[in-house]
Amino acid sequence: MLEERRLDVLRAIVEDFVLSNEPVGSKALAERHQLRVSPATVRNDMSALEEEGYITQPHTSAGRIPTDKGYRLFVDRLSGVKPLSRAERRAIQSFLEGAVDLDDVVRRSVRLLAQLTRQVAVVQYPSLSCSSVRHIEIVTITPARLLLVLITDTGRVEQRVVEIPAPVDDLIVGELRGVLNGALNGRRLVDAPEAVADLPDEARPDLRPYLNTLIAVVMEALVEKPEERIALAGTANLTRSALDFADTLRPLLEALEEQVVLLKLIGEVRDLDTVTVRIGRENNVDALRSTSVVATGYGRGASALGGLGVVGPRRMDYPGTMAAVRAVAKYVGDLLGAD
Amino acid sequence: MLEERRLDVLRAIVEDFVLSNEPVGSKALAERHQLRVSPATVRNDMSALEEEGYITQPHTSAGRIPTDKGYRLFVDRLSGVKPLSRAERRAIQSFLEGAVDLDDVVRRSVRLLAQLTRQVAVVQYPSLSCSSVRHIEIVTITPARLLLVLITDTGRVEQRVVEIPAPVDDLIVGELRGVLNGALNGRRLVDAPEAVADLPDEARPDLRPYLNTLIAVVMEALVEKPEERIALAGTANLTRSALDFADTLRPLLEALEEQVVLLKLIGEVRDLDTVTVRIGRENNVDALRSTSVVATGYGRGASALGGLGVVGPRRMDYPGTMAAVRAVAKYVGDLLGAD
DNA sequence: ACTTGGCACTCGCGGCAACAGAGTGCCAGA
DNA sequence: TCTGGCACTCTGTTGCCGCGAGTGCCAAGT
Repeated sequence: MLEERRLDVLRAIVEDFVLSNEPVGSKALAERHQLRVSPATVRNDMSALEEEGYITQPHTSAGRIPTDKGYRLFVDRLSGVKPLSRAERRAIQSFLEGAVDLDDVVRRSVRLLAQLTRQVAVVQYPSLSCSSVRHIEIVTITPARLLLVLITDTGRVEQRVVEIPAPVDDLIVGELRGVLNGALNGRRLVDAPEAVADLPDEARPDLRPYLNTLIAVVMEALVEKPEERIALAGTANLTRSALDFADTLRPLLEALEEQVVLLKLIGEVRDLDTVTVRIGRENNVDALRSTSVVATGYGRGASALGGLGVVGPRRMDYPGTMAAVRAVAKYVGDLLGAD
Repeated sequence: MLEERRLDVLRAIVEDFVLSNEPVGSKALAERHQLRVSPATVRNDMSALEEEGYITQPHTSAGRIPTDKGYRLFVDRLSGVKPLSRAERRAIQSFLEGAVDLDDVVRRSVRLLAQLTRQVAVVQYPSLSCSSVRHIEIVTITPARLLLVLITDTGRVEQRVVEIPAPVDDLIVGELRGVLNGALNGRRLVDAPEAVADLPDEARPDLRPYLNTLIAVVMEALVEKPEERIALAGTANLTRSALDFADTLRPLLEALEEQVVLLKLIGEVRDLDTVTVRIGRENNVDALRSTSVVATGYGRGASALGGLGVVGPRRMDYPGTMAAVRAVAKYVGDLLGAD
């Protein structure tokens, strides 16, 4: 009973603070929520909560605000699930269904997520390493330069210009195309190295030098350093929550433009079926130490194709944001998994 | 002689204000620049300049700052060209040379431009309507669904999933591929409609329904509504110039995320060989009325492939920014034109 | 006809004191 | 264990003052 009410008080503090962005005092708390006790009692509970590190006061004699630890407890134990409205679900579906290709899916998703959560949204393109080869195309640009185009089952297209050792005619190109497709079509990219390992040895001698060159390019581009990509939207929402200008906003914007940082961040939390919340200092990135990240993985089956999520102030509607992230991930996963 | 000095004063005001971001007064002006006259004389000139609308004072008894009209005169008549250093040119070249494909070129360019100018950079992908078809590929996903991939000479890849009326085998697909490539390879996209107009009639009867479907998709995707794309970088630089938070920064960020707005903007100023400057209210976009846009087109030959530029505060180093924009446009044009 | 030095005037801004309001901690009583 | 009361501590606001920068104007000089 006693512990119970303290948690109620914490929940009330978080909810009030998220709405008002102002330190919340005992009097307002006792009035606005049905705690059925007097402000003085609430003060005692707040005192205890502060002792335990769940809340803090920015200045002596101001109200209390939640600490990272307080938000953490709130997210873990105090916040219920907040299902999206039917209208929201329909909006998601209809918005994403109009997408014509992978780029379009990703860009629509990220804008959608930014709009739903009113935060900065991040969507990772499907990882190459989780994809399979759908088709490889070789196009002659000049006799000595080929364009290699690789299409994955998630709809991603990678292309590279290849300088080849000696000129080729279309017949050779056709054979090369056949050999590569035969070996790689339907294979997962991670399995590509062994799939092509013996190709040059088995192939006709006159094809070998070309094959070696092409295989080297494929390996380099798709396996050794598979370029991961990120889409971003909703940075304007950062101006909504009154973060201070130079100290917080600038490094945050810089970090968000640094794809490496975002990829690392997303990579750590792209579990399927679990929406991960990182609050404040739980993020190992300095620029994000005053923000929270809500993210999850998307995809079908066992492993995640990619991750998506939002970045926003710690003072955030966690239940709503988590619901939106989960819902968008589900739709994106279905869309890209089925395609 | 008289007019001459007034212009000198205006130039000095612009240059000082760009550096200091503080209204500049007569005394500081007379001292810091070699005007060879007393502050009182400068005051008279400033009075006249204000009368004519080139400068204004934010409050009675503060220094003067340039108006849009003042910046305009400065850009048109008072600023010399400011060539980039050899080191800068080399940096541009080496940074862009590492690009592996079109996406990479664009993303590197936009980051480079943001870094050079310390402003928000915008780069438009090469317009589809200015490109030619390099190759069309058709891949079977299922017997009833094909993937159509179109590659342009600028390296852009467009793909669409096509539901076809009746299942096809690989032989048919090969023929379709041959017919489409025969008709379109090397053609400019704007010429595509007439190039394919008679295809169904000339083709073997059994191919016609497929051809009709495929051509419809090509037309829809590439000619009727060629999707234009934009890359953006350096938004963190907006926090550098002390724009006020809610009134200016938010609508600006929102406008920058709205591709339509940017495309319209870039579309108006993508002349080759001319760097266009739009100052403050010269931009017809509300959110940009307190910023300046410096932009130009890139490409080889007669018409521009696309546009690029930067958005920044009116208080901007115009000569330096214009030089950087021109230089990057030149390199990008060469890169994409030659590829 | 321009230019120059002098002078009075106008504001914006930083510092300082006073004040009101919100919130807390603590204590005694129910 | 809860509650009401009370003293205390801050913060943010307001009003006031003086400083300094900058202007505009005028009369004198070249």
